[in-house]
Amino acid sequence: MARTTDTDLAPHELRVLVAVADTGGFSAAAGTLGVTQSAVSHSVRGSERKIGAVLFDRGRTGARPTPAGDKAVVYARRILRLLDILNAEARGAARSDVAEGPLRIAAFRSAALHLLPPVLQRLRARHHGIEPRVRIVREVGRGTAGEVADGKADIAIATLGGSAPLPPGLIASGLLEEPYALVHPAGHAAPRSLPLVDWAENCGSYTRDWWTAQDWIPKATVEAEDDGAVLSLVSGGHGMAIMPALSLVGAADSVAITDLGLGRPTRQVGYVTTSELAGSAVVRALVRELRATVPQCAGLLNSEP
Amino acid sequence: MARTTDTDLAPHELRVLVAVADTGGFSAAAGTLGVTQSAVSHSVRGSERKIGAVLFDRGRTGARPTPAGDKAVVYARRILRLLDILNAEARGAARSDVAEGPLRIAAFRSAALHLLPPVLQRLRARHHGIEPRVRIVREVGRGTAGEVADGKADIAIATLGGSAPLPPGLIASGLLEEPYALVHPAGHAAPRSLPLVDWAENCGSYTRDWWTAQDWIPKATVEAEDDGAVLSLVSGGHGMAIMPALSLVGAADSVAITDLGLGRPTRQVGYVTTSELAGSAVVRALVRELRATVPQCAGLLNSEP
DNA sequence: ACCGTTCCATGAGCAGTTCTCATACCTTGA
DNA sequence: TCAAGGTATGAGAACTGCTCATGGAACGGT
Repeated sequence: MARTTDTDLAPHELRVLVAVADTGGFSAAAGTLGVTQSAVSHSVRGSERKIGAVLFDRGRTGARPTPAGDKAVVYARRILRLLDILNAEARGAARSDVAEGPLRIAAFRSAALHLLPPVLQRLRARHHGIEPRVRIVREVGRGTAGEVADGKADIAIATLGGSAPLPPGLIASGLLEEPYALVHPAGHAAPRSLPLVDWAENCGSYTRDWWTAQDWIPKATVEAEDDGAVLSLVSGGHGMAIMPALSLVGAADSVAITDLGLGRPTRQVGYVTTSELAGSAVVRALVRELRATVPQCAGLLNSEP
Repeated sequence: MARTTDTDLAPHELRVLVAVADTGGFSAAAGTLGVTQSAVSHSVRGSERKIGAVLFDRGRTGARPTPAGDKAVVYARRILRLLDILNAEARGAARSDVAEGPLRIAAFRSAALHLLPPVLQRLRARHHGIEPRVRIVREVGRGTAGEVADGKADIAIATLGGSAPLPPGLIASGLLEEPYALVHPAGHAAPRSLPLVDWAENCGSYTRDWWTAQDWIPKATVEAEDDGAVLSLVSGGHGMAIMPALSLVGAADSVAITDLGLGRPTRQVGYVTTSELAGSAVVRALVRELRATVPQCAGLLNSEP
């Protein structure tokens, strides 16, 4: 009696796993999925039986993934995404060069605000069926690339060459070398006397070398929430900062931007995706537009007034 | 009435698509799947309805994938493989550093015969649950890397840097630089008078530069089936050949191998996989063994007697 | 032109699976 | 001890996918 054990998880089972991981509980997951808590319980139990391992630790506070569950959820996200892509690609295969379907982009704040808009405008103009969705992710911890690694995004706009090595299974490519510039309140008599404003996301490693080569160091350091807050503090006369050019696009007149010259620090900005998705039409379309549009941005960044 | 159309293909539907593409017909696919032709027909029709595109052109001779079907099948293979990986990884997540499950390797002939055996021996010794399956693929056309691109293999041993660019969505890494050597019948009085034996798989581009730099060219060229046949022809005194070192491992005493010196042609041998699979435990385990074992091989290759 | 073969398509009915509903169980905090 | 979160479980309804039986279309040999 060879019980023909079907060991593969069906898409709806994968969706349940992801929902439970996202919501942190069976009941909550059931809510977002529009089914009964009972269905979720049955489904998870079924998945666990198929896999042969406990995927969630159930407790009074909800359900937490076990190590096995963590892995399963990451793969579940990727598989579900690939199923989407299969649909979109097969549908669009007839009319070639037409991409369609959703495209989940993770970007750090300044990229989402100042780099992506023109790119997405061109993208949508060229590919009518594409639905880009940008999510702003702070470039701390595993950063935007982590979203791709976890299957939560298809492509990330990230700072490359940072301390953390690229997670296994991802590919990256550079788009532009973004210079840092000194920004301080316009018309301030002694900008060097102001405290330096910094923020968590601004990985110090990019500017550290530059600072050690300087013959002066700022008197104090103030921590702000994000680059927007930094700019606002500087604009209010409360400090000066070393900021990447993208964060300075469209800065108010009340701040003065000083190019730091040849030895200025820079950071590499690029994109990160998985090789599976790199072959998909939607991701390829975005990369094409990024490569076509970003260089023009770069020109503006280097020649600030 | 928003008919909540489930648009995702279930694993068994994906398997049907792959089987139809592999066998070239609904009936044959039904046979290999152990189900009825009717079930296949219903399943394919259902998949086509979900996707919204015709996936196979049906004819009296069987069924051929449409362009949309081609894409769908490629993704189907990858998704099915990821489902396997999900199982294996989640199952093995508890006991870390233990890889288990099948590992499909595509390799060209000489690599499968002379490079992989010691690697796989160590791999199996270290990871008891792993099940490597080597398939020999001729390195012509899209070659071994094409197997990975099509989802038919998890990792390929391939010659890198060839004419064809890496298909999108794959990653590659070099393992060794394999030198070519001159091989001719042992004790032959005038080896240069013999015809040159070549074979389709031996991409001429690797040796072409070297030939143009020589002050003599062979009198004639003979085409053989594969490198084994070439070696056998040479061994029989019917010609001489320029062959990569891997093909010469364990050659009989009846052939003489002459190192071509510093200007000798070489080819890059490496592995190709997808980034999705690069993160999996089984592929990582194999790559680790490849990197540990191959350099020892390389030492032997460069110092032939 | 006929007939036989070899494909795929289709409809009805059965079987297995996955939902819902109702309820039981466990733990925590008041 | 009770109320309020959470999950587990069993029985039946709804659904899905499979098989069986049959039909239609194209090709090739005679």
